[in-house]
Amino acid sequence: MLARANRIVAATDYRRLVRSGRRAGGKLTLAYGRRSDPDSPMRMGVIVARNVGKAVVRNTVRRRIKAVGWSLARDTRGLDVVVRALPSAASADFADIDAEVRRLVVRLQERS
RNA sequence: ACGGGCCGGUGGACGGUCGCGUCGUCGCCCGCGAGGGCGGCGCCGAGGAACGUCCGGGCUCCGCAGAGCAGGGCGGUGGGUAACGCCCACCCGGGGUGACCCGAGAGCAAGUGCAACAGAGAGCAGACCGCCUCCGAGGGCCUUCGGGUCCUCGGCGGUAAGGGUGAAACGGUGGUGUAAGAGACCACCAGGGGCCCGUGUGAGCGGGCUCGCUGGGUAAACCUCGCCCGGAGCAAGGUCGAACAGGGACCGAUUCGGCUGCUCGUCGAUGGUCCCGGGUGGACCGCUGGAGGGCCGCGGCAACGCGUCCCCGAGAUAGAUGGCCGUCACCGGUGCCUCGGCACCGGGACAGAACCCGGCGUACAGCCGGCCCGUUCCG
Repeated sequence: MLARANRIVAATDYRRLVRSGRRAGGKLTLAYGRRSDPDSPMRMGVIVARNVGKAVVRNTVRRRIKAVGWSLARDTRGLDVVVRALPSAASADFADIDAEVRRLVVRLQERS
Protein backbone atom coordinates (compact mmCIF):
# COMPACT_ATOMS: atom_id res chain seq x y z
CA MET A 1 0.00 0.00 0.00
CA LEU A 2 0.95 3.55 -0.49
CA ALA A 3 1.42 6.08 2.26
CA ARG A 4 -0.59 9.25 1.95
CA ALA A 5 2.41 11.22 0.68
CA ASN A 6 2.64 8.82 -2.25
CA ARG A 7 -1.01 9.07 -3.17
CA ILE A 8 -2.86 11.43 -5.41
CA VAL A 9 -5.68 12.70 -3.26
CA ALA A 10 -7.29 15.69 -4.94
CA ALA A 11 -9.95 15.34 -7.58
CA THR A 12 -8.41 18.22 -9.54
CA ASP A 13 -5.09 16.35 -9.82
CA TYR A 14 -6.90 13.35 -11.26
CA ARG A 15 -8.65 15.51 -13.82
CA ARG A 16 -5.49 17.25 -14.90
CA LEU A 17 -3.57 13.99 -15.35
CA VAL A 18 -6.27 12.13 -17.20
CA ARG A 19 -6.99 15.05 -19.54
CA SER A 20 -3.54 16.40 -20.26
CA GLY A 21 -0.99 13.87 -18.97
CA ARG A 22 1.18 11.67 -21.14
CA ARG A 23 -0.33 8.28 -21.82
CA ALA A 24 1.04 4.77 -21.92
CA GLY A 25 -1.21 1.79 -22.56
CA GLY A 26 -0.91 -1.93 -21.94
CA LYS A 27 -3.16 -4.97 -22.13
CA LEU A 28 -4.37 -4.69 -18.55
CA THR A 29 -3.99 -1.03 -17.67
CA LEU A 30 -3.71 2.50 -18.98
CA ALA A 31 -1.33 4.98 -17.33
CA TYR A 32 -1.33 8.79 -17.34
CA GLY A 33 1.87 10.55 -16.25
CA ARG A 34 3.25 14.01 -15.62
CA ARG A 35 6.57 15.32 -14.32
CA SER A 36 6.46 17.08 -10.99
CA ASP A 37 9.14 18.70 -8.81
CA PRO A 38 12.22 16.40 -9.09
CA ASP A 39 12.70 16.47 -5.32
CA SER A 40 9.14 15.48 -4.41
CA PRO A 41 8.26 11.79 -4.07
CA MET A 42 6.43 9.83 -6.76
CA ARG A 43 2.67 10.01 -6.40
CA MET A 44 0.24 7.45 -7.73
CA GLY A 45 -3.53 7.25 -8.08
CA VAL A 46 -5.66 4.35 -9.20
CA ILE A 47 -8.94 4.30 -11.10
CA VAL A 48 -10.96 1.10 -11.19
CA ALA A 49 -14.30 1.57 -12.89
CA ARG A 50 -17.48 -0.45 -12.57
CA ASN A 51 -16.89 -2.40 -15.75
CA VAL A 52 -13.89 -4.19 -14.18
CA GLY A 53 -16.05 -6.21 -11.85
CA LYS A 54 -17.96 -6.29 -8.60
CA ALA A 55 -16.70 -4.61 -5.45
CA VAL A 56 -14.52 -7.48 -4.28
CA VAL A 57 -12.79 -7.77 -7.65
CA ARG A 58 -12.27 -4.02 -7.92
CA ASN A 59 -10.75 -3.90 -4.45
CA THR A 60 -8.30 -6.69 -5.26
CA VAL A 61 -7.20 -5.06 -8.52
CA ARG A 62 -6.72 -1.68 -6.86
CA ARG A 63 -4.70 -3.18 -4.01
CA ARG A 64 -2.44 -5.06 -6.38
CA ILE A 65 -1.73 -1.93 -8.41
CA LYS A 66 -1.00 -0.02 -5.24
CA ALA A 67 1.30 -2.78 -4.08
CA VAL A 68 3.28 -2.31 -7.28
CA GLY A 69 3.22 1.44 -6.73
CA TRP A 70 4.74 1.10 -3.31
CA SER A 71 7.81 -0.75 -4.54
CA LEU A 72 8.18 1.75 -7.42
CA ALA A 73 7.96 4.74 -5.07
CA ARG A 74 11.21 3.77 -3.34
CA ASP A 75 13.38 4.61 -6.35
CA THR A 76 11.25 6.94 -8.44
CA ARG A 77 10.95 10.66 -7.82
CA GLY A 78 9.35 13.64 -9.47
CA LEU A 79 6.48 11.87 -11.20
CA ASP A 80 2.70 11.88 -10.83
CA VAL A 81 0.95 8.92 -12.34
CA VAL A 82 -2.64 7.69 -12.55
CA VAL A 83 -3.24 4.04 -13.44
CA ARG A 84 -6.60 3.04 -14.86
CA ALA A 85 -7.45 -0.66 -14.69
CA LEU A 86 -9.04 -2.24 -17.75
CA PRO A 87 -11.56 -5.10 -17.49
CA SER A 88 -8.89 -7.65 -18.42
CA ALA A 89 -7.04 -6.86 -15.19
CA ALA A 90 -9.74 -8.65 -13.22
CA SER A 91 -8.52 -12.08 -14.33
CA ALA A 92 -4.78 -11.32 -14.35
CA ASP A 93 -2.47 -12.51 -11.58
CA PHE A 94 -0.16 -10.31 -9.57
CA ALA A 95 2.99 -11.11 -11.59
CA ASP A 96 1.42 -9.85 -14.84
CA ILE A 97 0.07 -6.67 -13.27
CA ASP A 98 3.40 -6.03 -11.55
CA ALA A 99 5.38 -6.39 -14.79
CA GLU A 100 3.05 -4.21 -16.84
CA VAL A 101 2.64 -1.33 -14.41
CA ARG A 102 6.39 -1.28 -13.83
CA ARG A 103 7.02 -1.08 -17.60
CA LEU A 104 4.47 1.70 -18.13
CA VAL A 105 5.83 3.86 -15.32
CA VAL A 106 9.38 3.51 -16.62
CA ARG A 107 8.18 4.55 -20.06
CA LEU A 108 6.44 7.65 -18.72
CA GLN A 109 9.54 8.53 -16.73
CA GLU A 110 11.84 8.30 -19.79
CA ARG A 111 9.64 10.18 -22.21
CA SER A 112 9.30 13.27 -20.07
C1' A B 1 -29.62 -48.65 7.63
C1' C B 2 -31.88 -45.86 3.71
C1' G B 3 -35.12 -41.90 2.31
C1' G B 4 -37.51 -37.49 4.07
C1' G B 5 -39.33 -33.02 7.31
C1' C B 6 -38.17 -29.04 10.72
C1' C B 7 -34.85 -26.06 13.79
C1' G B 8 -30.06 -24.21 15.05
C1' G B 9 -24.68 -23.39 14.63
C1' U B 10 -20.15 -22.61 11.69
C1' G B 11 -18.13 -19.82 7.32
C1' G B 12 -10.47 -22.61 8.48
C1' A B 13 -6.09 -22.16 12.24
C1' C B 14 -0.95 -20.57 13.10
C1' G B 15 3.40 -18.06 11.31
C1' G B 16 7.27 -15.26 8.24
C1' U B 17 8.26 -10.98 5.25
C1' C B 18 7.11 -6.19 2.82
C1' G B 19 3.11 -2.67 3.75
C1' C B 20 -1.76 0.50 4.86
C1' G B 21 -5.63 3.20 8.25
C1' U B 22 -7.66 5.11 13.19
C1' C B 23 -6.06 5.80 18.13
C1' G B 24 -2.27 5.96 22.07
C1' U B 25 2.78 6.98 23.26
C1' C B 26 8.02 8.58 22.66
C1' G B 27 11.65 11.39 19.79
C1' C B 28 13.01 15.03 16.09
C1' C B 29 11.71 19.17 12.87
C1' C B 30 8.59 23.57 11.29
C1' G B 31 5.44 27.56 13.42
C1' C B 32 4.84 33.69 17.87
C1' G B 33 0.68 30.45 18.55
C1' A B 34 -3.49 27.15 17.65
C1' G B 35 -1.42 23.29 15.28
C1' G B 36 1.19 20.54 11.42
C1' G B 37 5.03 17.14 9.29
C1' C B 38 8.50 12.93 9.65
C1' G B 39 10.26 8.58 12.23
C1' G B 40 10.11 4.49 16.17
C1' C B 41 7.01 1.39 19.32
C1' G B 42 2.14 -0.55 20.93
C1' C B 43 -3.35 -1.82 20.60
C1' C B 44 -7.17 -2.58 17.21
C1' G B 45 -8.92 -3.07 12.04
C1' A B 46 -15.19 -6.30 7.26
C1' G B 47 -19.98 -10.05 6.95
C1' G B 48 -23.63 -13.84 7.78
C1' A B 49 -25.24 -12.08 4.50
C1' A B 50 -21.19 -6.01 5.36
C1' C B 51 -25.16 -7.33 -0.57
C1' G B 52 -30.09 -5.85 -2.96
C1' U B 53 -32.00 -0.98 -1.03
C1' C B 54 -37.90 -3.89 -0.63
C1' C B 55 -40.39 -2.45 4.27
C1' G B 56 -40.19 -0.42 9.58
C1' G B 57 -37.85 2.91 13.18
C1' G B 58 -34.05 6.22 15.68
C1' C B 59 -31.50 10.82 14.38
C1' U B 60 -31.38 15.72 11.46
C1' C B 61 -33.54 19.75 8.69
C1' C B 62 -38.10 21.66 6.44
C1' G B 63 -43.56 21.91 6.82
C1' C B 64 -47.86 21.62 10.12
C1' A B 65 -54.92 24.87 14.00
C1' G B 66 -58.57 21.07 12.84
C1' A B 67 -61.25 18.09 9.35
C1' G B 68 -61.94 16.10 4.55
C1' C B 69 -60.30 14.73 -0.49
C1' A B 70 -56.48 12.72 -3.62
C1' G B 71 -52.39 9.09 -3.56
C1' G B 72 -49.85 4.76 -1.46
C1' G B 73 -49.73 0.47 1.72
C1' C B 74 -51.92 -3.42 4.65
C1' G B 75 -56.20 -7.22 5.29
C1' G B 76 -58.50 -14.68 9.37
C1' U B 77 -58.03 -14.25 15.12
C1' G B 78 -55.16 -13.34 19.53
C1' G B 79 -50.42 -11.88 21.11
C1' G B 80 -45.00 -9.82 20.68
C1' U B 81 -42.45 -5.19 19.42
C1' A B 82 -39.99 1.46 19.34
C1' A B 83 -42.37 0.12 14.76
C1' C B 84 -43.35 -2.97 10.54
C1' G B 85 -45.58 -5.35 4.95
C1' C B 86 -41.73 -8.81 10.45
C1' C B 87 -42.10 -12.76 14.33
C1' C B 88 -45.00 -16.39 17.55
C1' A B 89 -49.39 -19.21 18.73
C1' C B 90 -54.08 -20.60 17.13
C1' C B 91 -58.43 -21.00 13.50
C1' C B 92 -60.20 -22.09 8.51
C1' G B 93 -59.19 -23.93 3.42
C1' G B 94 -55.84 -26.92 0.21
C1' G B 95 -51.71 -30.70 -0.40
C1' G B 96 -48.88 -34.99 1.67
C1' U B 97 -49.08 -42.30 4.04
C1' G B 98 -46.59 -39.07 7.68
C1' A B 99 -43.17 -35.52 10.23
C1' C B 100 -44.91 -31.25 8.00
C1' C B 101 -45.80 -27.75 3.91
C1' C B 102 -48.70 -23.87 1.13
C1' G B 103 -52.55 -19.71 1.29
C1' A B 104 -53.03 -10.88 0.14
C1' G B 105 -57.38 -15.85 4.00
C1' A B 106 -62.41 -8.72 4.47
C1' G B 107 -66.50 -7.87 0.90
C1' C B 108 -68.61 -10.50 -5.92
C1' A B 109 -77.65 -11.39 -1.67
C1' A B 110 -74.01 -2.41 -3.52
C1' G B 111 -72.71 -1.45 -8.60
C1' U B 112 -69.54 -2.12 -13.10
C1' G B 113 -66.42 -5.33 -15.90
C1' C B 114 -63.97 -10.04 -17.72
C1' A B 115 -64.06 -15.55 -19.53
C1' A B 116 -60.64 -18.66 -25.57
C1' C B 117 -62.60 -23.02 -27.99
C1' A B 118 -66.69 -26.22 -28.16
C1' G B 119 -71.93 -26.06 -27.73
C1' A B 120 -78.97 -25.31 -29.32
C1' G B 121 -78.06 -22.54 -24.94
C1' A B 122 -72.93 -19.29 -20.39
C1' G B 123 -76.48 -15.13 -16.96
C1' C B 124 -83.27 -11.18 -16.42
C1' A B 125 -80.29 -18.86 -19.31
C1' G B 126 -81.22 -22.39 -23.27
C1' A B 127 -85.13 -26.57 -27.19
C1' C B 128 -80.11 -29.42 -31.62
C1' C B 129 -81.46 -34.65 -31.07
C1' G B 130 -85.02 -36.75 -27.85
C1' C B 131 -89.85 -37.15 -24.88
C1' C B 132 -95.28 -35.54 -24.65
C1' U B 133 -100.54 -33.26 -25.28
C1' C B 134 -103.39 -30.99 -29.03
C1' C B 135 -104.59 -29.59 -34.41
C1' G B 136 -104.33 -30.89 -39.75
C1' A B 137 -103.19 -34.41 -43.87
C1' G B 138 -102.20 -39.45 -45.53
C1' G B 139 -102.06 -44.72 -44.55
C1' G B 140 -102.60 -49.72 -41.82
C1' C B 141 -105.68 -52.67 -38.38
C1' C B 142 -110.28 -53.33 -35.44
C1' U B 143 -115.49 -51.90 -35.20
C1' U B 144 -121.66 -52.86 -32.10
C1' C B 145 -120.47 -47.59 -37.63
C1' G B 146 -120.62 -43.45 -32.61
C1' G B 147 -115.56 -44.30 -33.08
C1' G B 148 -110.94 -46.60 -31.16
C1' U B 149 -105.77 -47.61 -31.95
C1' C B 150 -100.87 -47.49 -34.33
C1' C B 151 -97.34 -45.38 -37.98
C1' U B 152 -95.44 -41.28 -41.21
C1' C B 153 -95.31 -36.00 -42.46
C1' G B 154 -96.45 -30.79 -41.21
C1' G B 155 -97.86 -27.12 -37.41
C1' C B 156 -99.13 -24.38 -32.38
C1' G B 157 -97.22 -25.54 -27.74
C1' G B 158 -95.27 -28.21 -23.15
C1' U B 159 -90.78 -30.30 -21.00
C1' A B 160 -84.41 -29.75 -18.36
C1' A B 161 -85.62 -36.63 -17.15
C1' G B 162 -82.01 -38.82 -21.23
C1' G B 163 -78.05 -37.95 -25.45
C1' G B 164 -74.32 -34.59 -26.94
C1' U B 165 -70.58 -29.81 -25.84
C1' G B 166 -67.74 -27.70 -22.05
C1' A B 167 -63.48 -25.87 -16.74
C1' A B 168 -68.58 -24.75 -15.53
C1' A B 169 -75.43 -26.23 -17.95
C1' C B 170 -80.25 -23.49 -11.95
C1' G B 171 -77.96 -29.36 -6.05
C1' G B 172 -77.48 -35.27 -5.98
C1' U B 173 -79.88 -40.33 -5.55
C1' G B 174 -84.45 -42.90 -5.27
C1' G B 175 -89.67 -42.40 -5.30
C1' U B 176 -94.76 -40.00 -5.72
C1' G B 177 -96.82 -37.51 -9.50
C1' U B 178 -97.81 -36.30 -14.69
C1' A B 179 -99.65 -36.23 -21.40
C1' A B 180 -94.35 -36.05 -20.79
C1' G B 181 -91.91 -33.63 -17.01
C1' A B 182 -90.16 -30.44 -13.09
C1' G B 183 -87.82 -29.10 -5.21
C1' A B 184 -94.38 -29.51 -7.93
C1' C B 185 -94.44 -33.03 -3.66
C1' C B 186 -91.82 -36.96 -0.25
C1' A B 187 -87.35 -39.60 2.07
C1' C B 188 -82.15 -39.44 2.66
C1' C B 189 -77.56 -36.79 1.48
C1' A B 190 -74.74 -32.04 0.28
C1' G B 191 -74.91 -26.65 0.68
C1' G B 192 -77.22 -21.93 2.39
C1' G B 193 -80.33 -18.46 5.49
C1' G B 194 -82.84 -17.49 10.30
C1' C B 195 -83.49 -18.46 15.66
C1' C B 196 -81.44 -20.78 19.98
C1' C B 197 -78.11 -23.64 23.46
C1' G B 198 -73.11 -25.05 25.06
C1' U B 199 -67.94 -23.74 24.70
C1' G B 200 -63.55 -20.45 23.58
C1' U B 201 -60.48 -13.64 24.98
C1' G B 202 -61.34 -14.40 19.67
C1' A B 203 -61.17 -16.29 14.51
C1' G B 204 -64.25 -20.41 15.41
C1' C B 205 -65.90 -25.30 17.10
C1' G B 206 -69.93 -28.79 18.77
C1' G B 207 -75.23 -29.38 18.80
C1' G B 208 -80.75 -28.46 18.40
C1' C B 209 -85.02 -26.33 15.90
C1' U B 210 -86.76 -24.18 11.49
C1' C B 211 -87.32 -22.31 6.10
C1' G B 212 -87.47 -26.27 -0.35
C1' C B 213 -84.16 -21.21 0.36
C1' U B 214 -80.54 -24.02 -3.80
C1' G B 215 -77.06 -20.04 -11.06
C1' G B 216 -70.63 -20.78 -10.46
C1' G B 217 -65.66 -18.18 -10.87
C1' U B 218 -62.70 -13.72 -10.77
C1' A B 219 -61.50 -8.05 -6.15
C1' A B 220 -52.09 -8.91 -6.66
C1' A B 221 -60.07 -6.42 -12.11
C1' C B 222 -62.33 -1.33 -11.25
C1' C B 223 -64.53 -0.80 -6.75
C1' U B 224 -66.67 -0.97 -1.39
C1' C B 225 -65.39 -1.45 3.90
C1' G B 226 -61.81 -1.21 8.01
C1' C B 227 -56.87 0.21 9.73
C1' C B 228 -52.07 2.88 8.86
C1' C B 229 -49.09 6.81 6.39
C1' G B 230 -46.42 14.83 6.13
C1' G B 231 -41.62 15.65 2.93
C1' A B 232 -36.53 14.95 2.26
C1' G B 233 -32.24 12.45 3.66
C1' C B 234 -25.51 11.92 7.07
C1' A B 235 -23.59 14.73 0.09
C1' A B 236 -29.09 15.06 6.55
C1' G B 237 -27.53 18.95 9.54
C1' G B 238 -24.17 22.06 12.51
C1' U B 239 -19.46 24.91 13.91
C1' C B 240 -15.01 27.56 12.23
C1' G B 241 -13.64 29.82 8.20
C1' A B 242 -8.98 31.34 3.65
C1' A B 243 -8.24 33.48 -1.50
C1' C B 244 -10.86 36.60 -5.08
C1' A B 245 -14.90 39.95 -5.63
C1' G B 246 -18.48 43.27 -2.55
C1' G B 247 -19.96 46.95 1.51
C1' G B 248 -18.39 50.39 5.50
C1' A B 249 -15.06 53.41 8.75
C1' C B 250 -10.47 55.91 9.39
C1' C B 251 -5.60 57.62 7.57
C1' G B 252 -3.55 60.26 3.64
C1' A B 253 3.07 62.06 3.51
C1' U B 254 2.09 59.08 -3.37
C1' U B 255 -0.33 59.38 -8.31
C1' C B 256 -4.65 60.72 -11.51
C1' G B 257 -9.34 63.26 -12.38
C1' G B 258 -13.72 66.85 -11.23
C1' C B 259 -15.19 71.93 -9.11
C1' U B 260 -11.30 75.72 -11.85
C1' G B 261 -6.87 78.81 -15.77
C1' C B 262 -3.49 79.12 -10.85
C1' U B 263 -2.98 78.53 -5.13
C1' C B 264 -5.65 76.65 -0.95
C1' G B 265 -9.65 73.64 0.03
C1' U B 266 -12.92 69.71 -1.00
C1' C B 267 -15.00 65.29 -3.54
C1' G B 268 -14.04 60.63 -6.29
C1' A B 269 -10.65 56.73 -7.90
C1' U B 270 -5.95 54.49 -6.46
C1' G B 271 -2.88 53.15 -1.87
C1' G B 272 -2.63 51.64 3.62
C1' U B 273 -5.03 49.87 8.32
C1' C B 274 -9.32 47.91 10.55
C1' C B 275 -14.33 46.11 10.52
C1' C B 276 -18.89 43.72 8.27
C1' G B 277 -22.12 40.27 5.99
C1' G B 278 -22.44 36.03 2.56
C1' G B 279 -20.41 31.49 2.90
C1' U B 280 -16.92 28.61 -2.04
C1' G B 281 -11.83 25.52 -1.63
C1' G B 282 -10.76 23.46 3.11
C1' A B 283 -10.88 21.88 8.47
C1' C B 284 -13.75 20.01 12.55
C1' C B 285 -18.33 18.04 14.79
C1' G B 286 -22.27 14.57 13.47
C1' C B 287 -19.26 9.24 14.00
C1' U B 288 -20.24 5.15 16.64
C1' G B 289 -22.02 2.06 23.46
C1' G B 290 -26.68 0.65 20.95
C1' A B 291 -34.49 -0.75 21.04
C1' G B 292 -26.29 -4.07 21.75
C1' G B 293 -24.40 -9.28 23.00
C1' G B 294 -23.71 -13.56 26.61
C1' C B 295 -24.49 -16.90 31.19
C1' C B 296 -28.03 -17.88 34.90
C1' G B 297 -32.87 -17.17 37.26
C1' C B 298 -38.16 -15.90 36.90
C1' G B 299 -42.98 -15.23 33.87
C1' G B 300 -45.01 -17.07 29.10
C1' C B 301 -46.94 -22.99 24.74
C1' A B 302 -44.00 -19.49 21.95
C1' A B 303 -42.40 -14.82 19.75
C1' C B 304 -40.82 -12.05 23.82
C1' G B 305 -40.49 -9.54 28.58
C1' C B 306 -38.21 -8.69 33.57
C1' G B 307 -33.90 -9.12 36.98
C1' U B 308 -28.59 -10.05 38.69
C1' C B 309 -23.72 -10.41 36.90
C1' C B 310 -20.24 -10.17 32.89
C1' C B 311 -18.46 -8.40 27.91
C1' C B 312 -17.87 -4.68 23.96
C1' G B 313 -11.41 -3.23 20.78
C1' A B 314 -13.53 -0.75 12.29
C1' G B 315 -14.75 4.43 11.58
C1' A B 316 -11.99 5.28 5.99
C1' U B 317 -13.16 10.18 2.82
C1' A B 318 -10.05 9.00 -4.73
C1' G B 319 -11.85 5.99 0.34
C1' A B 320 -7.32 1.57 5.43
C1' U B 321 -8.34 -3.77 6.80
C1' G B 322 -3.54 -5.72 1.74
C1' G B 323 0.69 -8.14 -1.66
C1' C B 324 3.97 -12.37 -1.65
C1' C B 325 5.33 -17.08 0.79
C1' G B 326 5.23 -21.25 4.31
C1' U B 327 3.25 -25.05 8.08
C1' C B 328 -1.02 -27.75 9.93
C1' A B 329 -5.93 -29.31 9.80
C1' C B 330 -10.44 -30.20 6.13
C1' C B 331 -12.46 -32.12 1.35
C1' G B 332 -11.75 -34.78 -3.55
C1' G B 333 -8.68 -37.84 -6.76
C1' U B 334 -4.35 -41.27 -7.91
C1' G B 335 -0.67 -44.74 -6.17
C1' C B 336 1.57 -47.95 -2.31
C1' C B 337 -0.53 -50.99 1.22
C1' U B 338 1.28 -54.52 7.07
C1' C B 339 -6.31 -52.14 6.38
C1' G B 340 -4.15 -48.52 9.56
C1' G B 341 -1.76 -44.99 7.55
C1' C B 342 1.89 -42.79 4.13
C1' A B 343 3.31 -40.13 -0.44
C1' C B 344 1.91 -36.93 -4.81
C1' C B 345 -1.62 -33.65 -7.27
C1' G B 346 -5.79 -30.53 -6.96
C1' G B 347 -9.66 -27.61 -4.24
C1' G B 348 -11.86 -23.85 -0.34
C1' A B 349 -17.77 -20.74 -1.99
C1' C B 350 -20.97 -16.23 -1.89
C1' A B 351 -19.17 -11.81 -1.18
C1' G B 352 -16.08 -5.69 0.91
C1' A B 353 -18.29 -1.43 6.00
C1' A B 354 -19.37 4.40 4.58
C1' C B 355 -24.97 7.48 10.19
C1' C B 356 -26.99 3.49 13.27
C1' C B 357 -30.59 -0.29 14.49
C1' G B 358 -35.12 -4.14 13.58
C1' G B 359 -36.84 -7.24 9.50
C1' C B 360 -37.52 -9.29 4.61
C1' G B 361 -35.43 -11.01 0.04
C1' U B 362 -31.42 -12.96 -2.66
C1' A B 363 -26.21 -15.54 -3.19
C1' C B 364 -23.21 -19.49 -0.98
C1' A B 365 -17.75 -24.51 -1.37
C1' G B 366 -18.14 -27.29 2.61
C1' C B 367 -18.67 -28.93 7.78
C1' C B 368 -21.29 -29.84 12.63
C1' G B 369 -25.45 -30.60 16.15
C1' G B 370 -30.61 -31.53 17.87
C1' C B 371 -35.77 -33.16 17.39
C1' C B 372 -39.30 -35.70 14.42
C1' C B 373 -41.66 -38.90 10.22
C1' G B 374 -41.88 -43.18 6.68
C1' U B 375 -39.94 -48.02 5.08
C1' U B 376 -36.99 -52.14 6.47
C1' C B 377 -33.86 -55.29 9.66
C1' C B 378 -32.14 -57.16 14.63
C1' G B 379 -33.22 -57.79 19.97
